[in-house]
Amino acid sequence: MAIDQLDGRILVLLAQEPRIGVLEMSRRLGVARGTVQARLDRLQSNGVIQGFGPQVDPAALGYPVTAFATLQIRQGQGPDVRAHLATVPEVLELHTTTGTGDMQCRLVARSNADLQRVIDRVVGFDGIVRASTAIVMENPVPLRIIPLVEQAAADSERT
Amino acid sequence: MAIDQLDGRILVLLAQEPRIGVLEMSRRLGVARGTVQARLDRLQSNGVIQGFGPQVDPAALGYPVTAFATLQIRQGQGPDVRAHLATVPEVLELHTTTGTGDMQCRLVARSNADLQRVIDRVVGFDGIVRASTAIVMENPVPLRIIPLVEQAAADSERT
DNA sequence: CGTACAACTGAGCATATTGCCCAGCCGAAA
DNA sequence: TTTCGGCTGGGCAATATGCTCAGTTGTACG
Repeated sequence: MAIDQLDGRILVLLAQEPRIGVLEMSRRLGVARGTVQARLDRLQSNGVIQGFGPQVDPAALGYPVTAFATLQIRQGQGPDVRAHLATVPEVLELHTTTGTGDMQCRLVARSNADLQRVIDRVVGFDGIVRASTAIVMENPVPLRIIPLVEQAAADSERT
Repeated sequence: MAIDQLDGRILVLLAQEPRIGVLEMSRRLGVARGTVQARLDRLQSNGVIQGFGPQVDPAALGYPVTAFATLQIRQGQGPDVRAHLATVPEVLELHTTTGTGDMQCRLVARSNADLQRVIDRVVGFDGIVRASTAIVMENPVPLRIIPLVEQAAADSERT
């Protein structure tokens, strides 16, 4: 599902001014409204655009502390651990990774002290053998996608 | 900036049906349109809602492989390394964390083989002493915020 | 107990956008 | 040469938006 330049420009525009609307978009891109609409529909059914959910800042919600935890799981306990972690609101994300049957998760907390509570809740579960935590100090590159979109658009064009 | 129940319901609604519009929202929530509009404005200027950017799936863009890299930086090279990583499109996110002056970043690649190229590009920089990579196999809990929003809304109400 | 203030309601209005339709045009593939 | 998918540019009714305003709550505070 490669994307072309126009798709790329649509995505970039949408990222810069999300509330822009199809009509204004078509004006800025210099194409017909129907075209933009068709592209958007395609991007969404393609799964390239998963949605337009609001991006909520945990810090503004009172959870300014972010941490990454690496978990070591007891053999066969994977599914249980996943289910457990899914019930903890402060677990924002969970991945299983290569390595020693490991998992990696992103946590938030109200304070460093509160982080202890969260970690206790996370690791206070039978299948978890060991956990190591790294607290995030800075976030020089916040989650971004535009450079990759531009890369993908350029690549597809180079054909 | 605590949020109340109504804010919470707005955020949840918005997360479930992002394209919903203020009017329809006010109908579903049973409040006046102006109220929803005021709340939304407040949530945005609060910074609770950072935006409504499109959520783009790297996999659909041709980058199905995700990995986390932990980097060890040479003293004083932090800023240079950050600037370097910011230029790599495949670096989706970068954090500095506690530990041995470490950084943690999220990478994507077109394939496992391509991941090698990305890693080479990432670590092929002078200030980086050591790097270890974990490839993501599964993502049992994709990045989510709703449970935390509900938690925060409930907390604020319990006053 | 009374007052002042902030928030919500319900309504109206002009303007802009949406979703949907169509006919015509063009370039690429068969 | 024919066919077909994608783009254009236009029109239409229905709907949403941004804005304003007066009246009503609810609550904190003197």
